[in-house]
Amino acid sequence: MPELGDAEGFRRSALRLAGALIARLEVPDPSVVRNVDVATLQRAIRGSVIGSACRHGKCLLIPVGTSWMLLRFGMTGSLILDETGNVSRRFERLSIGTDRGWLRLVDRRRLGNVSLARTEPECAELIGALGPDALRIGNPEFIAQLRSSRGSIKSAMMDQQRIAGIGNFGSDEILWRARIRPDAPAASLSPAQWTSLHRATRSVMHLTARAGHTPRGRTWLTSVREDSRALCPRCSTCLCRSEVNGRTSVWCPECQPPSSLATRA
DNA sequence: GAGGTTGTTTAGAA
DNA sequence: CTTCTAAACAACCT
Repeated sequence: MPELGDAEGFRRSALRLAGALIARLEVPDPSVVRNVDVATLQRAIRGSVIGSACRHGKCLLIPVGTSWMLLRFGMTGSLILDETGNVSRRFERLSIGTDRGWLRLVDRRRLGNVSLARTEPECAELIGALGPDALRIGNPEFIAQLRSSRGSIKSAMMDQQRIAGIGNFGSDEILWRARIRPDAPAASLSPAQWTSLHRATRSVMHLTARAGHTPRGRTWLTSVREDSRALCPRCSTCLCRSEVNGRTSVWCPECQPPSSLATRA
């Protein structure tokens, strides 16, 4: 599930419990707790009040008392608000119980994890070298972060140290809208292509963030990418698949012409 | 049964 | 130094 839009949806779930008092922490799978042991985490957060969650890229930061919990979701993680106790507990890894309900980290493949930061520097360290958030980045910085890459534009876009929040589906969606091939060298983009790439990024990030997940509507590449014989939702040409950076890319040979043939952008 | 998967980290090669 | 590759993590789906 999780790219930026999904993480934004999880943030809104966490926001519903802002101000709630943490009564208990249940950790059915202790291996998801990354940098401290479960007892330490329990000691740090029990009796604390949940603050307003922030998101940076695909990463969720929940203030708890004077500390922060940092959640990463991997490929299959999600954060579920459970106010009624009726939510499925399958693949539940960690649950925060409050006076107003539960926040449950559910993660089938267990590639997600949770860390605890007790100080601001510790927090900064955990977020690490993440680049600016893809939803908020402005045009000059967007270009500056990507243009210096010597590899393909898609690799650069998915590099969380350059820009945080864009994943495999998101980058394909953006490149398709901007009419740029995923394997185009970042250094080869024209000024017009940079403009349309940033515009497409903003639009895709805004729409996914608003939805809280990647939309699957008729005008989205995401809606058809899993079908190996899918046609381009825009021009009905048979979509191409290739590997960029070890991940499957889906693109339209008609809408996304080779850079030498790019007329405008 | 085989192959694929919205992420990240690591080691090693180019 | 930068970039790319493969593997590992794990468990499901087609």
